[in-house]
Amino acid sequence: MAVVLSSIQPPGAADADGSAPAFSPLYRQIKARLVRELQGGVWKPAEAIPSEHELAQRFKVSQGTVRKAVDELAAEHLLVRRQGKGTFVATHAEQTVQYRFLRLTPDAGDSLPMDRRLLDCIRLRAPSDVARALALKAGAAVLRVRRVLLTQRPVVFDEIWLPAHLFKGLNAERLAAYEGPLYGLFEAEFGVRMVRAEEKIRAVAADADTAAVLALAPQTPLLCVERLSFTYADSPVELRRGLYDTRHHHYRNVLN
Amino acid sequence: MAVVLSSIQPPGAADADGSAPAFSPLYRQIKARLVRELQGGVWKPAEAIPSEHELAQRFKVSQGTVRKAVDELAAEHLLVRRQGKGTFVATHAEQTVQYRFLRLTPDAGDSLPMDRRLLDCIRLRAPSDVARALALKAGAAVLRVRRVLLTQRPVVFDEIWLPAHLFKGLNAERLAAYEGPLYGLFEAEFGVRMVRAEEKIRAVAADADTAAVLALAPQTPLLCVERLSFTYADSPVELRRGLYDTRHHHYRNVLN
DNA sequence: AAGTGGTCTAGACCACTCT
DNA sequence: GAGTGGTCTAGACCACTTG
Repeated sequence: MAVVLSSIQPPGAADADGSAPAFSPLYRQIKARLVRELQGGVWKPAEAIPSEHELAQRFKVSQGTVRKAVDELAAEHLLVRRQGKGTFVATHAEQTVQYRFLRLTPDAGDSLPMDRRLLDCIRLRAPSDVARALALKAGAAVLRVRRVLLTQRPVVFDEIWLPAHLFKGLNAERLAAYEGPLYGLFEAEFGVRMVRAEEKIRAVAADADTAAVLALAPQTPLLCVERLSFTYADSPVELRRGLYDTRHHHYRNVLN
Repeated sequence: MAVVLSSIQPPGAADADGSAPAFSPLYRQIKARLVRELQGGVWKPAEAIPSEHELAQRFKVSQGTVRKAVDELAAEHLLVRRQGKGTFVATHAEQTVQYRFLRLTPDAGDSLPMDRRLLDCIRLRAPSDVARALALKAGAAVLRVRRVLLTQRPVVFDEIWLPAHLFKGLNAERLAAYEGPLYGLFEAEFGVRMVRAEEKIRAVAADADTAAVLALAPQTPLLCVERLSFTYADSPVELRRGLYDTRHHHYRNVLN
């Protein structure tokens, strides 16, 4: 299809209004273009994208320039390179790393294959804080999923808020039927791929309901992890509040 | 000084024992070499390292190969590039980003210029858990620093463990005298640069002592953040246990 | 104007996977 | 052997900083 980048900015081009020129190198324009195609679903999760050689021809640039664009996308985990095989669209459904976003680890022993227990999935009007976080109109329809993650004893109580219009038809039945991580279901069934997330972490005391669900004494200190997940265009698509029992687990983080 | 990489591995070289060949590209060998020089203190924090052009000549490789090595070191925050000026050894003492490793943020308002109050700094034999974390012999001499960080009210109670042999002469007086982040002092006065850290986070209830220090009710849920910091060769050089009051602050994290 | 990092090219060759 | 990503080169030119 021999596409030419129609909007290439000549290196020295000034802005219309004379403000910061915002020089954007070629490889970034190509990167943006690739992101747009990913966003548009041109290549589905786990599929291979065209080879660097072919992309270079399409975009009429050298392979090195394509390479640099793909390098950045791989660093951001939007793409995965596999030498000798190709470059693939990243996916949460992959068996290798389950729960890429869950940073909970047992204090002793190996990392956890946790079981899930679905509590409920209902449709609601968004509370104001949820609407704000998800950039929805006040009172917009949302789905609220509640569930427990457990090893032998319950460890995590999750409350998940999703914009209803993006997840039409999601219900308790389909949730219960699906094996594997939730984010795998989201990308396979609804074409919503989680790309990035921000978490806010606090310590709270367990209220009566939470204590019952997690089978522990009221007032037990819990980790409260509020996660806002984003898809391609930095648009928020999931708000999740998790309460973690950290008596035998901890949240692990790496600082660079 | 026209150094040649004496230990260059020819691309196809097999291991002596025939095990995994562990092919290491040129740019990684150069990267390792640069790390060694950083570790050895050839270039001090905030100093410029030689230009890419010069490094390329020294190592007898092309500039692009040096570039790739430096790229990775910049991504790991060991070096900082500044276009038109040069490449510099990263430092914690820089005014721009105070507290690079502190992820605590106020729930509302801008990020925090926090005051410090030193509680004490004493020399002890390492408790077994501390010795283990810092890879010291049981009972080795360590320094324990305790302090409080506060905005208006106290927010963080830190307990910091350091191997005494690396921080000879550190005492309450010098700690009190130093302005700026602790890690700045460590690199300026003791040549110990924190490069990377791992944190384990839990929720705990405030004990009586902690409650007194942080001026809150006993049993208040607190974030317990245990940080192990590493210097260049992945050797642990600081263990820090922080108790965070998260009633008006939160620990923020980004997942990619 | 000189020096630095940043981009881009064209081409060679290597390492890995699959057929 | 063919196709893919990965490394390396030599050189040109651009963007930014400083004298």
